Amino acid sequence: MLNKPLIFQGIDENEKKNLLNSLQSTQVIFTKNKTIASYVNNSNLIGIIEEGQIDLVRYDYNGDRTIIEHLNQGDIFSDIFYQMDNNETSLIATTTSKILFINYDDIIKNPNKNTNKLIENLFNIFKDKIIEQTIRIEILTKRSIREKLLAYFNKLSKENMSKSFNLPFTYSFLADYLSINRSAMAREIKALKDDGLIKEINKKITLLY
Amino acid sequence: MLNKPLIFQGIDENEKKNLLNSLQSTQVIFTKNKTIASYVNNSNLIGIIEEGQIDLVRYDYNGDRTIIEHLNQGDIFSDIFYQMDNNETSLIATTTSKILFINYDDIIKNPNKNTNKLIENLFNIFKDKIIEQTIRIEILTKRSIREKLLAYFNKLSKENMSKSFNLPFTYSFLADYLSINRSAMAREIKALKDDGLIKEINKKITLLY
DNA sequence: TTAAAAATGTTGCAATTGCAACATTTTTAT
DNA sequence: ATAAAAATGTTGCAATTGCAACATTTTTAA
Repeated sequence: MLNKPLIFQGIDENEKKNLLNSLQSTQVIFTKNKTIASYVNNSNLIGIIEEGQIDLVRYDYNGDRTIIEHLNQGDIFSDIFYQMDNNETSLIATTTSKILFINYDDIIKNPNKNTNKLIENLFNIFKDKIIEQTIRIEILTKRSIREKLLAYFNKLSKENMSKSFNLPFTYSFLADYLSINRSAMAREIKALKDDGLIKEINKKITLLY
Repeated sequence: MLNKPLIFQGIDENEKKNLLNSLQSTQVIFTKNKTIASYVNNSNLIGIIEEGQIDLVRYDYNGDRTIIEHLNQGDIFSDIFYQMDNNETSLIATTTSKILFINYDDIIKNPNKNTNKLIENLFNIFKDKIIEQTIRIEILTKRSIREKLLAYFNKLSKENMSKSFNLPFTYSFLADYLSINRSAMAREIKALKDDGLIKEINKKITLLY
């Protein structure tokens, strides 16, 4: 993984403790498949994933599931980012996850010398999220299943700095993340193999171009 | 339009002048259809649209055009957000646009009492961009042309606080923004009219549900 | 350990979407 | 004002994708 910005990067342990106290922060652990709700609704809290993985999932009226966002260690989520009708979407911990919640306004509206580094870090985390979302939009706007898959594989290849990488999803989730039909995706992955563009063994992909 | 955060919100004119001087800011006007390039490549600059509209456009090898982002007054863009292979994408002013460029590091890494309000505003602008991108992802992950159109119409309806609104695009651009085929989209808009879900006269849409 | 649940691979068929072509209208540039 | 360019509306046909069903494998939970 490329160097991901972290909230307490460059802040020593003492300083970190002081900040955590002054910022009304809370650490919460969510076990696998738990929904993260009460902590984030209209709270102005920002959740930072210290360990684990979180998916923002939408279930449409017809039963289609869509992974709106797949979040890893270092990523953030917050109700301040979601202004849509949230009734059909929910945040789910896909593995046991340790989340640090901090209050957005506390940091932004009361800056002081102690929070300077924290603010710089938070900016970089916001920036990182914008980059991630831009890449996601680049992928989703590809016009065919094949191009979506290849664009996503390229992203993973870069992150891993290797032509080989493991998919972080089941195929079922991957299809719902790329917003395509699972069996049509399976068909296309087979075609990519037959065409000699990728190797694929057990969710380990190798790009052959 | 809902209240969009602005970079100098709550900062008086004198203060604003001082800030602009200390921040190496530049104001540049781009006439219609001009490409914005030299100002943003590897520059660490953030462009803020004071007037006009900017599209981030990708042309795929096969000729498909995709509008990755459609940016309005108050929106920002920056090379710090785009980490992909940028060779096939470009920023184009779709109307004559007045852009204020400021240096990201200047603000973030040298905070002081004078920049507090500016930092708060910039956070809100970043936050707003994350919200916009999340909504865009929500739309792009819809599974059919009809659902993409309806999700996008809902967004416009909310922004305008009305069931009626004008499309900010030509139909040709709208199709490339939703990443769908233009004539298939035209077919579906006709179907939406026939099914009594919308009225449409001359790019003015009225939702009938 | 073992039964149940979930994920995977596959395929024929149906539905949606893309494509190309063209006529017509609207916009742009000189 | 006028010619050229761009946008729009439409349609038949082709290609892609979705859907449903099922067998098989893998994972999960008691």
